[in-house]
Amino acid sequence: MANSAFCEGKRYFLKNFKPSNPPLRFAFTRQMLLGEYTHNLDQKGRMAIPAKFRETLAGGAIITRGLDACLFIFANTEWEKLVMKINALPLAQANSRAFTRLMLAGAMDVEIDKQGRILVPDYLRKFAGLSKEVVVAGLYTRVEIWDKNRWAEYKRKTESASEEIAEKLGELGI
Amino acid sequence: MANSAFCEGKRYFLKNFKPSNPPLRFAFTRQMLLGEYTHNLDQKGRMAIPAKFRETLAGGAIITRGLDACLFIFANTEWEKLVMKINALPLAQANSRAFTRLMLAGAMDVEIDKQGRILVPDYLRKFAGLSKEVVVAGLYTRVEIWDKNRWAEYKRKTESASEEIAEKLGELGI
DNA sequence: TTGAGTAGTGGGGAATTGTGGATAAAGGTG
DNA sequence: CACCTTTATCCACAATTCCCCACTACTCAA
Repeated sequence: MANSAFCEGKRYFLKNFKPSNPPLRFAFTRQMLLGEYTHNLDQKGRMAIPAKFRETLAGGAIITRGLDACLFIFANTEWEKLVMKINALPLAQANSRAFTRLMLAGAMDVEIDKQGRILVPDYLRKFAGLSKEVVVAGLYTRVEIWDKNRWAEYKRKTESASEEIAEKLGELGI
Repeated sequence: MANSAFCEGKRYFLKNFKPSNPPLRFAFTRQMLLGEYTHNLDQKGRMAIPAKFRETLAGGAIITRGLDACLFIFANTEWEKLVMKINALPLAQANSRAFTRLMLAGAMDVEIDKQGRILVPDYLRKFAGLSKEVVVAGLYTRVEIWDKNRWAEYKRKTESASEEIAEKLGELGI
C-alpha cells in the first residue's frame, strides 16, 4: 500500500488506546452475540439456537463447561483464541490446571442442524442442571446456556453487586 | 485506504480537543440526543423513536438494561466505548462476570423500521416495567426509556434531593 | 384557511422461528 | 448376520416476528 505508514501509525495508536479500526467494527456490528432468549430442551436434548446467533456460529462452534454452573458456546475462531490463552497458562499452578481441565476436557464441537438446533451432550446437561426451560444469553464473544431457574436466581443474587460496579463505571464517564 | 489521511486528521483533532473541525461539529450537533417525549408501546411491543433521534441512531443502535430500572439506547459508536470498558473488567472476579452478564446479555441490537419504531424485547419491557405509556429521554450520548409513572416518581424524588444538593453546593460557595 | 408533509399509531398478511414428532441411518452386541 | 439402541435427518405445525400499508393528528408555509 502506498500509505501504509499512515495505516501503521493508526494501528499503533489504536492498539494502545481505542481499538475501533475496520476489522473490529465488523466484530462489533456483525459477530457480536447479544440478547437473552428463553428456549426449551426437547426429550432428545436438542436446543434451538436463537436465529440471530446462527450466522456467527455457522462456521462451527464448541460447547463446553463454563463458570458459575453454565455452559459456554464459542464460535471456532473465538475458541482458538481461548485455547491459545489457556496454553499460555503456567502449568505449574494447580488452579490453572483445574481451569484447563474444566474448559478443555468437557469441550465438544457442535453443529447446527437444518432447524437451527444443536444437541447438548448429556454430561453437559447434567453439569449445568438443565431440565427443560433454558436461557440462552449472548455475551459478545460467547453464548451462555443456563437453566432458567438458576439464571433467575443468579441475577437476583448479583444484582446489587452489579449496580455497585455500574456506579463505578458511571463515575468513569459512561 | 483513500481516506486514511482524513482519519488521521480527525483522530488528531479529537485527541487534542479542538471542537471546531467538521467531524467534531458533527458529533456535537448531530449526535446530541436531547429532549423528553411521551410515546406509547403498542400491543406488539413497538415504540416510536422521536424523529429527532432517528438520524443519530440510524447507523445501528443497542438497547440494554440501564440503571434505576430504565432502559438505555446507545448508538453503535457509543456502545463500542462502553463494551471496551466492560471488557477491561477482570474476568476472574465473580462480580465482574455478573456485571458483564447484566449489560451484555441484556443488550440487543435494534433496527429502526420504516415507521421510525423499534421493537423492545420482552424481557427488557419486564425489566423496566413498561406497560403502555413510556417516556423517551435524550441524555446527550444515550436515550433512556422509562415507564411514565416511574419517571414521574423518580423525578419527584430526585427534585427534592437536588435542592438539598444545591444548598450544599451553595454552602461551598458555588 | 387550506393543503402538503411529517410524526405517531394501529393492523393485516407473509415469512421466519421454535418446537414436536416421524422416519432413516448408524453403531454396538449377542 | 440379525437385532436393538442410539443418533441423525427430515417433515409438519403453531406462534411469533417482520414488513408493508393505512389512518389520524399535528406542523408549517402559502
